[in-house]
Amino acid sequence: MAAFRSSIRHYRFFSTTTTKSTSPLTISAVKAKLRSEHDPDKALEIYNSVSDSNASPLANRYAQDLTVKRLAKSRRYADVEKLIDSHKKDPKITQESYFSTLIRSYGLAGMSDHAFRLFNQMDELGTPRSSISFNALLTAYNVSKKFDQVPKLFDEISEKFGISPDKISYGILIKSYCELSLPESVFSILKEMDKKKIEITAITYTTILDSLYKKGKVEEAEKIWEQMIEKGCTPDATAYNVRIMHAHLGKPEDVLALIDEMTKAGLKPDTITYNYLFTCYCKNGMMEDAKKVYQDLQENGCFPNAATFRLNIFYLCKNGEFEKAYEVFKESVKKDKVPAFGTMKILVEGLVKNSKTKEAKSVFKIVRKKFPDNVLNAWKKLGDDLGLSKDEETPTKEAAASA
DNA sequence: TTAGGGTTAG
Repeated sequence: MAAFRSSIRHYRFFSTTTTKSTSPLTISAVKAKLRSEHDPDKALEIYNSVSDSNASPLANRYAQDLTVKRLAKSRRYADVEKLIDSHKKDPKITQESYFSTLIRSYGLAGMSDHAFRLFNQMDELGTPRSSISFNALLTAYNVSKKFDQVPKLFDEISEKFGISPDKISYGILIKSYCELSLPESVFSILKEMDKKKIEITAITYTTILDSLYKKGKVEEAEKIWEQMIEKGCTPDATAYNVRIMHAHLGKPEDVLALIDEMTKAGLKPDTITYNYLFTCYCKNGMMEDAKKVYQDLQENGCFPNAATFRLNIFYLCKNGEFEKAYEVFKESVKKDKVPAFGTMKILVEGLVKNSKTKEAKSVFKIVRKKFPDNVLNAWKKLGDDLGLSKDEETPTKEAAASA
C-alpha cells in the first residue's frame, strides 16, 4: 500500500494547479478536454487529473499519448522523459504490457533512442521480455518515422534476447518496408511468414493494400486483395475503407458498390467510409447527394468526426454556400472539432465577401479561442485584413451572447 | 495497455 501511495505521489510530480475531479473522467471527456488544449502545461494538468481519478486504463493511455505529443511538439523532451520516468515507480511496471506502452510513448515523442534505452532497462526493473515489448520497441521506431531502423532491429533484438517474432512483429516490419517504398521486400517477407507458418492477418494485408494504392499500383493492390480472400482471411471495415479510399477518386457508383459489398458481408460502414462517399459526391458536382450523406450520418449509426466537419465546410464554401457552411461550423464548435486555419480562412473570407459580416465576426471570435498560439497571429492578421477586429472593445449584445 | 485505414489539403 505504501508503494502504491508513493506511486501516486510520483504521478503528481508535475502538479501545480491540478484540476481536482470528484468523479472519474470518461474517455470522451478526456478526449474533448485534451483535443482542444494545445498548451503543454494545461495538457499536463488534465493528464494529472486523469491519474488522480479512477479513469479507465484506456483513458489513461490516451491522455498519456496526447500529453506526450503536446510536450514533444513544444520540444520539451526533458519533460517527456520526466513524465515517462515517473511511471517506473508504478507497481504495474513489472507487467510487460504496461511497460510496453511507455516504450511506445517515447516513439510518439520522436524519442526512439530513449525507447531503446528503456527496452534495455527491463531486466533491472524486473519486467519480463517477450514479443510484446519487442513489438512496442519496433512500433516506437515506426511512429517516430525511423523506418530504416526497423528491419535491422527486428533481426538484432530478436537474436540477442531470443525473442521469436510473431504475427504482429511481422506486421510492424512490413509497415516499415511499405514506408520505405520497398514492396519487393514485402513479398519476400510474406513468403517467409508462410514458410514459418506465421499468420498473415487482415491488418497486415491492409498495410500492404494501403501502400500499393498510394503508390498507384492498383493492379498489385487488387491481387493482394484476392490473395487475402483466397487464403481465407476475412476483410474488415478498415480493409474495405482502404479500397474505398482508392475508389473515391473516381465515380460515386464505385464507392456505393463497395459499400454495398461490405454491408452484404455483414460489415458496418463507419464515419471514414461516409467521409469518402461525401467527398466523392462533391468532386463529381453532386452536392445534394453529398448533403444527404451528412444528414443521414447519425441515422446510419455514425458520428461526424473532425474530417467530416472540415470536408463539409470546405466543399460548401467551394460551392458558394457560405451560410450552410456557417451552420456546419457551429456544429463543429459544439463538438469541439473546429477545422484548422486553412479551412476557417476560406469560410471567413467567403462570409465577408457575401456581406455576412455578423457571421464572419462570430466565427472570428469563436475560433480565436480555439486555435493554438502558433496560429493565432496568422488568424489575428486575417481578422485585421478583413476588418473583423473592429468593434472589439464594445461587443454587441448578440456577439456577447454567442461567445 | 504490443500491428492497419481519415487528419493540416482539398
